[in-house]
Amino acid sequence: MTANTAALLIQHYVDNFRRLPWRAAPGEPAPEPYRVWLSEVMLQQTTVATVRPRFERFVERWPTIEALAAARHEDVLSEWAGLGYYARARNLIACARAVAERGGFPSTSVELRQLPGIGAYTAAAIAAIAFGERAPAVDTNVQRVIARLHRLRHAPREIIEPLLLDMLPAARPGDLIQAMMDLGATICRPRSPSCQECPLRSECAAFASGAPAQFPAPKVKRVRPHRHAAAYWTEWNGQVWLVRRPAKGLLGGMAALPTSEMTETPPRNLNSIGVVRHVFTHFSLDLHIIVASETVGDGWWQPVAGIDEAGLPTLFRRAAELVMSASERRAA
DNA sequence: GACCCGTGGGA
DNA sequence: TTCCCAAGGGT
Repeated sequence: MTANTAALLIQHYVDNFRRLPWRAAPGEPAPEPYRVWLSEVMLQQTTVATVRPRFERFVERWPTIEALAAARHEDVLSEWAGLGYYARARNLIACARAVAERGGFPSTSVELRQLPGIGAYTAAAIAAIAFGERAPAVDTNVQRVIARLHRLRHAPREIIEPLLLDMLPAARPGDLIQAMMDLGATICRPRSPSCQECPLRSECAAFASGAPAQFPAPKVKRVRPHRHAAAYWTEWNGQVWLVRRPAKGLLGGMAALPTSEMTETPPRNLNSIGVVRHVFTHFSLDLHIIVASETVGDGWWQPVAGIDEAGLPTLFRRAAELVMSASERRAA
């Protein structure tokens, strides 16, 4: 069953090939490890539509691992601004410097796994796609597709990996993995999969069950608390005071407006000019924007006209937009 | 294993 | 509007 399933999947991949900036078509030489690595890190929990333009800008600015390794920390974080999960950017720099130091990427999943920001999935994906190793790269797409093929409600990686390994061909195993991720993204979707279009329909136990979307079982969701904080906008001579956040934690290492401590209840007696409501992974935040006359903490003056170059994460970019639209209204 | 860590888009 | 969730990794 598995050999036939793999053949059907590869055929569908070839017939419906989507060209992406980091991908080689079947038959073409494997893409450079640098591009595979960078795209895989960017794609962690992030959609292809979001990543594509950001990937292009990134490789244009830093075409090689050596160039990236030599880049300034702040420049890389600034280029990453808006992509989220900023620990990825911090680990990206550490990884680039380690790889440049050793003279290139290691070629096995075991060695790749040792590098910062490269976990089990990413190590296997790079090894399979860039180096042709039969490494079972299990992401949520692969997990879902295989869980459905085998009608598994519970599908931990220890179960999925050997099932995927059985399907991986010796030649270009990366194509099979990318084929399965494409299938998961376009046909074997989490909700309302379009089984009538699926080349694996006749091989799929979940389809045969009549309720394919029930496999695997949905993740349990947790309640998301709501919090409040204040952010301070201090403007002088056409410039605004920015700070760099602590290296770890929320928005770690990123440029930002100075902020108060977070609280569970709204701040009282605050003369805020507006509120930015923002949703993070594990809590939502009301950021109350306060125009202040004195600077807070260590930082620098950023020209307001050049605020886009500051590399603000989305929360603070929205705060800046709020202030500027408010001042435009006052001027009008 | 639990928790932390962003953001944007689709249904 | 609300909810889901996307090529996960670190601690």
